[in-house]
Amino acid sequence: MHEKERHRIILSAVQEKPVVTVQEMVELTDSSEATIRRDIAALHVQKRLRRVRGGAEAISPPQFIGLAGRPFSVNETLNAAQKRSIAREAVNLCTDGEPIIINGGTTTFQMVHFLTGRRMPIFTNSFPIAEHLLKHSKNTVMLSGGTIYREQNIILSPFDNDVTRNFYARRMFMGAQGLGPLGLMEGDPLLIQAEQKLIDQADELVVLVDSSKFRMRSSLILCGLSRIATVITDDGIEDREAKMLETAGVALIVARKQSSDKEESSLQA
Amino acid sequence: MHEKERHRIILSAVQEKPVVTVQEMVELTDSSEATIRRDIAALHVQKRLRRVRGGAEAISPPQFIGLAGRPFSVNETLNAAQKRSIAREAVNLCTDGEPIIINGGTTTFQMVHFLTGRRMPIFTNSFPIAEHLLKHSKNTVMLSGGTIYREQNIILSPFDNDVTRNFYARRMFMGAQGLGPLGLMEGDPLLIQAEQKLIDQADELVVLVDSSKFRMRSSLILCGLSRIATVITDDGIEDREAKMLETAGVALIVARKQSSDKEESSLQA
DNA sequence: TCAGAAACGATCAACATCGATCATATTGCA
DNA sequence: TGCAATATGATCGATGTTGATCGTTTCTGA
Repeated sequence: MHEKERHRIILSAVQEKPVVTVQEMVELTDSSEATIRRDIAALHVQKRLRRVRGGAEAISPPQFIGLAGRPFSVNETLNAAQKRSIAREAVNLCTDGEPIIINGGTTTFQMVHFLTGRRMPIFTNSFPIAEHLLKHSKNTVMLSGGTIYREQNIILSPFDNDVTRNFYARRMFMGAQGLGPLGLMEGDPLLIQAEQKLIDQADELVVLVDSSKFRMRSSLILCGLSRIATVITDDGIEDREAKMLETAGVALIVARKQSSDKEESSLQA
Repeated sequence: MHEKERHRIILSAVQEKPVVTVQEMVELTDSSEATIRRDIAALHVQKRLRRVRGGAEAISPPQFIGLAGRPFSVNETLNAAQKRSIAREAVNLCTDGEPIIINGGTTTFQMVHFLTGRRMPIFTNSFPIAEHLLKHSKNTVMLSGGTIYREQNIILSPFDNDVTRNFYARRMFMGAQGLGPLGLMEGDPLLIQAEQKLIDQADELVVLVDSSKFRMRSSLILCGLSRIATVITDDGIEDREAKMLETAGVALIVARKQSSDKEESSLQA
């Protein structure tokens, strides 16, 4: 077996499990301990894995996966105050007892803080949102079934015939990566898929985007502006952008930045 | 067992409940007290947990009372040692890469600790199991969709056409409230419903019950003995009960109770 | 307050892992 | 083919890890 091939096998093994022993790699590659040790040493200096006594481990997760996936939690703190005021306006649209759908995302996640005192049927495809509502509220929580994607922090099923089809709500809340004349844009194909599953289960689509999203563009278009009932954003929105929404018949809510937002201690997702 | 793997298991256990004793960790990892103490000391200086007399606790402040609702958590500590040994045997049946189904329950929940180092597709209807696996393992986690029932800590949909129907596994693991000549018994109609949804998605049914369950009776019968492939229990099982399983063609695995030496020596008092 | 029990830390022998070295096998190239 | 360069596998002493023991400290209940 060639050196490169062993390296490939070793790296693959290390990705699969948190820690792989020298013995396991010997069995996998059918080579000797000495060779495996040399390989580990080489890959270690290349920083392709971390060497530990008895074997090797993946370099990527220095610790365990945080309470939320990494891409989620880094995004989490970004513009948290703005996102929070936007989320507050979103929850203000809701009436107790009226079912809603919340699509996963960092902005929509902020809604959970204002939902703690509510009692509503809430359907979501976001594991962190479900977790938080379950622990800190008395709302009825409903979850879509499927595989949990760690990076996006959503639950998605490749099948159409899941429980999602049986839930109806007046409003669905969602974020987006961009919002332009062509409509709602998303960057991740997986997210598009998840959103398309939910989008038809509600009458009104409420989009939560901070004003920077009006200048963001992305390759994947989820739906046109006409499909959107309401947009909630912050006061950074420009007149031109507000006009665009108005002509498309989209209601606009501008959340004023509240200084009292700091009182909510920054909870982890 | 390797150091990293022990650390994973220890940290996994510490997350599950506020404080974990050295003895419990010895049982979980099958290593000596001395080793566990060294591990705790190491993890303590790494600030990955806090060391306390008698064991260790999570570093993060009491967080919140676990999502494990009250009925869950009180049951949780009951016969924890037995449940853990049973759960260990259950995980020992599994092969990496082979998909499994885990039905919700306090006994099956114990499996998560032994699954931390694994890499398998795992389907479950239990929110706590999904949550723990998501945070402390690299397994692919799949969740059934529906309403989250707080008391039973399971996710259940009133509809038949959910993602569950599309998942297949060689083995399904489940607990029960009772196990008698008539078959598997459960107390809660909701649990029966959840279990019936899953039971046909796997070839082999593996039942995890501590030996006291052989003397429990309940009003609701889930399935007959013939449907069960394997029963895992502790050494409190009586010959008569073992015979019953044998004649029904059910494989029996008796998990050895660990630290039994001590208990025997305390019996002579 | 005291005695017994449990938990702890230190120590040491047994064991596993590691790194260095050298002999052998494989590869690349003329 | 022959030779040099490199990769591989085996050996062995060095080092790290584990589990048992024992004396000390801390906790608990009478």
